[in-house]
Amino acid sequence: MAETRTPDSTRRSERSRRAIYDAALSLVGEAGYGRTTIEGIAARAGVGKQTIYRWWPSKAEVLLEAFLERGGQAAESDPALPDTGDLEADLKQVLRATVDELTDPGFEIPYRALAAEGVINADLGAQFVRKLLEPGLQLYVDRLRAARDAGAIDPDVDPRVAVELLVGPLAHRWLLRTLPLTHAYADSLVEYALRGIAPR
Amino acid sequence: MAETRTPDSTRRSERSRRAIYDAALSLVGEAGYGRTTIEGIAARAGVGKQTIYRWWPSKAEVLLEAFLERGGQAAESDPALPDTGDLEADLKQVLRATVDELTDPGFEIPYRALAAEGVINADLGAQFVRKLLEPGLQLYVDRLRAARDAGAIDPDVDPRVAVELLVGPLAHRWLLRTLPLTHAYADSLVEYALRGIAPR
Amino acid sequence: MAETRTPDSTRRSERSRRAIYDAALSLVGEAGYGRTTIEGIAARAGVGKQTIYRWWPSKAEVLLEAFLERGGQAAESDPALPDTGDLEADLKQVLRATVDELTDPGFEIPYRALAAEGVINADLGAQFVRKLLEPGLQLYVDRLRAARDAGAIDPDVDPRVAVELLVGPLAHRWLLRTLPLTHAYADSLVEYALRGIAPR
Amino acid sequence: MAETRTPDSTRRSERSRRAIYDAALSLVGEAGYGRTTIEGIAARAGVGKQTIYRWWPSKAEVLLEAFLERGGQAAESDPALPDTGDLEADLKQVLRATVDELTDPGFEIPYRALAAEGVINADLGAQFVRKLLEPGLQLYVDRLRAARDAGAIDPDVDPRVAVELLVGPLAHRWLLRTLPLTHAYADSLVEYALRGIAPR
DNA sequence: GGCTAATCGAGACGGTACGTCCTGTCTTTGC
DNA sequence: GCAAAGACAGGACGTACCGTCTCGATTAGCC
Repeated sequence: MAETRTPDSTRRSERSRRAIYDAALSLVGEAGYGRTTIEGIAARAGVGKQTIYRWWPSKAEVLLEAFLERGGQAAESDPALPDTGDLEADLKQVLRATVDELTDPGFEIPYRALAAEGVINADLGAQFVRKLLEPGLQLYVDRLRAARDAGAIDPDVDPRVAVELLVGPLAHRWLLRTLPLTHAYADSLVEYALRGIAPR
Repeated sequence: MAETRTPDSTRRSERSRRAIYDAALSLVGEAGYGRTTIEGIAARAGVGKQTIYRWWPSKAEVLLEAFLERGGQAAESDPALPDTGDLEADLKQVLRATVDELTDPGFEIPYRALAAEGVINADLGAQFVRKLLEPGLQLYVDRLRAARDAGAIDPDVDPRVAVELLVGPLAHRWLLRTLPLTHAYADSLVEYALRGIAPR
Repeated sequence: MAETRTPDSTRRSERSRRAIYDAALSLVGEAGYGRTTIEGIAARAGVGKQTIYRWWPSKAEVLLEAFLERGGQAAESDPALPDTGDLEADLKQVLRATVDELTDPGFEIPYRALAAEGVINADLGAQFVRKLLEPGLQLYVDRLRAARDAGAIDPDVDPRVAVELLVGPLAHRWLLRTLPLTHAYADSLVEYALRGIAPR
Repeated sequence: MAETRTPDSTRRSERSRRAIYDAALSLVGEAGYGRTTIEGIAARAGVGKQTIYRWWPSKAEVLLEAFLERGGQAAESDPALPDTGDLEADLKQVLRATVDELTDPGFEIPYRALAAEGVINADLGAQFVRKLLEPGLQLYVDRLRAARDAGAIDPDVDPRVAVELLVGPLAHRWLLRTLPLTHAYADSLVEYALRGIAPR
């Protein structure tokens, strides 16, 4: 049986790890995902190619980890959606913030690169969803469950499906660029969705 | 001024064009988009590489046209959504059919490849939307407008946004593989969406 | 039996023929033999590629004919070596003229191209020798035979070999660029050669 | 400033170097210089194309080095012309040996290829002369200088020019294939040349 | 002076090779 | 034993030409 060479992570160079993340994110931002190469990342990071191949299985995973490392703080800094008691206002605020984030250049390009890779590559896609997407969606689920318990929405509605009513159309516009992604659109989605899941 | 070499399309070989479509679709299905190469397509089609580079600017556009050529008939064969008078039943039927199509292997891989490329490449994405996606969405818009005129839905609702309430969550599940894409899910979407846009 | 398609030379376009010669010679002069292409010749001559392929079997033969057409006049204009009675003076004059010709840019590049091609390709080499080289050498042979009849050189000497004593070293320096090709060198060759073949 | 990529020659693969020489020589011998390709050499040598492009600037230089590596031993094995005291006999023996070598198939094709390339390409020609031709010619020069010191030839004669009287005509016949290259011709050349440079 | 057949300019075609870029592996040298 | 460096076998890239082929549009030579 082929023994997978497992490098000793205690001796890993922290300096190189960070340099690789920086190089990967900046290169993807400058040249796009397709034109970003392992060799290019290694060169910009001042690192041997083998150091990348030793610790990551693919270009996509380097980028995913780089993104988690950089974007992770933002997600962790605000661990819950606001709960002012006004569900509609709360959701509009958060959905508008999501719109702003998705249209923020610097965030958009690598995020698109990861999403696109995940569309094709099921493995990477699963990681993308689990590590990047789900934590954010879970906040919505929690907020909606609270709203259901408070009688603000139909108790028969699956909160998870309700979340998708909100973010699905948003993601659709963003990923496929069908129509402009605006605050007004975010507001409309909240209104229609809340009517759709209101108590009968 | 740089004169763009424009080949004479009247002398184009129909035989080669079709062979390239076949080769491209079969290779993407067998090996995936990333492992499909222009060289491979040319070899399988029995065609010189230059014949591909002469007529298409990229691998993605070859695949897009191949898909349009092959998938086009299906779209044209059924130029309108059913209108039995029962909006909910009609939408459920069509959304279920969409679920079936999206989970049909053979359709799924090249369609994912195109969608992913369009997520990154705005140009290709625009073509993907215009040529492949919009014609289908327009059918929904037409059906919903008819329903609105018949008083079945709120006259203040933009039918286009209503369509996105239906297909957005569906696309989200399919693209990101968050949760299983089932007929039951399609039915739920129709129910919530119709409640969301019902006359007040 | 495969019938060789023999085009009808009575219908041949004289205009194209000349344009091809001009284009071939100028391109070889500008870019060198290796970088001169059939396609380039056709483009510069304003001629279809097939018109070249119809009348010539190879790039080398186009150039050979072009050279014959252009350089031919010079050869024909002076059909005999001078015979002032002073063999040494006559040979020195002619050999000096040959040196001048060989170092004339415009003549040199295509002539080198043809010679080099003839070194590798025996067929083309034979044509090069027969059509371009031999007519000139024959003049030397004639002059030396006259000298032998006049008792100026050893009657046992083969005039043809004597010619090679003169032009061989000259060609050697020119082809391989071992040392500078000067009038003084030409004079030395004549002196040594004449001593070598003098009557005993 | 453009930094020329200089590979580290201490890490060069000796195995690949030799395999490339073998492949280059055998392919030139089999298919001729024009039909020998870098790709073909790489394939036969079991080597990546880049390994050839990394170490040599052109096909001609690969062949030149291959020739030096293989033919070098022969040249080094016999570092001086024979000196039996009989100049004429010594020269005839060596010139006959040269005739034999030039007509040896296996030697002839790559040597012609190099010579022809050198005729067109001045750079390569200079290397060809310096590395392959001159060492051999120098042996002649040494032997003739010794003969001059011994009073066997005219002290005013430049030994270098004398050498060219011998090898120039030989090279002429070989390169241009004007007439057969025989031992008898070699003998004639020695006789005429020695008479031409004899002491007065 | 029309008819007709071959040549013409043009350029698409199936191919081959080019020289470059990158992949993922391996080896060397230094820390 | 990880790291930087980079040579290696391999393979795809996109380009340039090859020699063949198929198109109308001349254009010459015979009726």
